[in-house]
Amino acid sequence: MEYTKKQMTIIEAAEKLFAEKGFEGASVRDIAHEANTNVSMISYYFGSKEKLMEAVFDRRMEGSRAQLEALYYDQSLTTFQKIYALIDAYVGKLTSQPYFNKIWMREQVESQSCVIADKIEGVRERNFAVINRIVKDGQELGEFKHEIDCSLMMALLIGTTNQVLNNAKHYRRKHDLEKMSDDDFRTHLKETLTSYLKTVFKALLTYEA
Amino acid sequence: MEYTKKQMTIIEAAEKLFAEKGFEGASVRDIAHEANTNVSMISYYFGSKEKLMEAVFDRRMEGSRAQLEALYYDQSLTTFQKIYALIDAYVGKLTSQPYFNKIWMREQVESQSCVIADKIEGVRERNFAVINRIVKDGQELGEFKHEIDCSLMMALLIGTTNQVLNNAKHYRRKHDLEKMSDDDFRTHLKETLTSYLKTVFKALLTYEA
DNA sequence: TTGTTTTATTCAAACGTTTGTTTGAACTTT
DNA sequence: AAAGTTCAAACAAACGTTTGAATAAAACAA
Repeated sequence: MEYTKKQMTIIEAAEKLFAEKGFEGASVRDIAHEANTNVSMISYYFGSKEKLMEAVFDRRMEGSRAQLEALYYDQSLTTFQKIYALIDAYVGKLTSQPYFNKIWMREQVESQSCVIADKIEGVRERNFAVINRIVKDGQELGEFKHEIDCSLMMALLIGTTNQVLNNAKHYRRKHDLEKMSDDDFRTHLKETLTSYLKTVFKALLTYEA
Repeated sequence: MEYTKKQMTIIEAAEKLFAEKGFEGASVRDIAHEANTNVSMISYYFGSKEKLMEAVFDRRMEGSRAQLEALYYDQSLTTFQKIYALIDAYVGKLTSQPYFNKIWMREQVESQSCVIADKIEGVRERNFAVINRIVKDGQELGEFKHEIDCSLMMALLIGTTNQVLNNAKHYRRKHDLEKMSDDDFRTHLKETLTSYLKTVFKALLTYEA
């Protein structure tokens, strides 16, 4: 374990407040209070507020690379199943990390910190590479059509998912799901969105306009 | 004209800096400097930094409601053409207002200000209402299929467009368009995205899974 | 037109808070 | 005894906003 319990408490408090108020909006005093600790502990353990943000990012990003690689090399899955598994993985990850998802959205708009921007760029690059290889495989096997823009397809996957999750309230109201419990609604939204995206992707990968 | 030249200069400087640094990240001194004026003019003309942000929003939102209504009532368009026109309008608006688009993205994640959150909610509500009516019309005419989720379709439109525009650099690199001029690239991206979304929407509206 | 009064704008300076970070002594754990 | 941790207090810098005097513009009476 890289971080102690105390450090993880601070990281989680920071994640929550960065998500709710933004990097500039959340003060180190807010974060320390949320983590039930002293202000100076942030500098003591992480060096600075910005380094703390980097720790928040690193914590959520480790492992996702290996997971993606494993998916690509999984022999038991067809190319179509790999794409579907990719959708499941994305929606699952964004759903299970709502705070971090908000931070990511905010920072990708225009990141102040070059370090963070580079991390985001790295993840984008790796994701694209995997999608690209899966799609190419599928095309060579004759399962997918020829004209597929992986950049736009990836943007559709991430953009739609984020938009839905950030406007979950709107969706809930429009579908009269307000009596449903929060947990049930989250599960329902996740399943609906996943199957929606799979339908869209099937069309994108096979339907000749 | 509601605002004087001087006030518009401040609003535009604010729009730029709020987009680049976020609401908390951009100081009133930054904004005043960008607008070549004194710090106190912001309080003098707008009352506060937050009211200035509201002015930035109001300026970009007026007129969009009427435009959307006009589109719906346009008798010369088929329902399909209306959907396509909607896509054109969206992509066009988001492309032509890159600064405001970034602000919108940031604020919709979790707006600090209730006033801004209400403005965003209002726009979402109106957009949804128009899409919903167009889709219902198309279904009654037998042009669209029955099972269409307007919430998800709207999320796909807005989410994908924003994701593409915010990652335009990535798209440009992946498609080897870096020798193209900025203007040409913008036009190219806009056209590619528009036609991509139209294809997706055609599938969403007619393709039975 | 004239001079005068009123209103609107501009600006440097200052206001009181809050910001991220550091300090140095006290306290725990090795 | 040594190293690691905690905390209230203090640090300078930056924050949004206000002030009050100086200037410009507009309105008005002669």
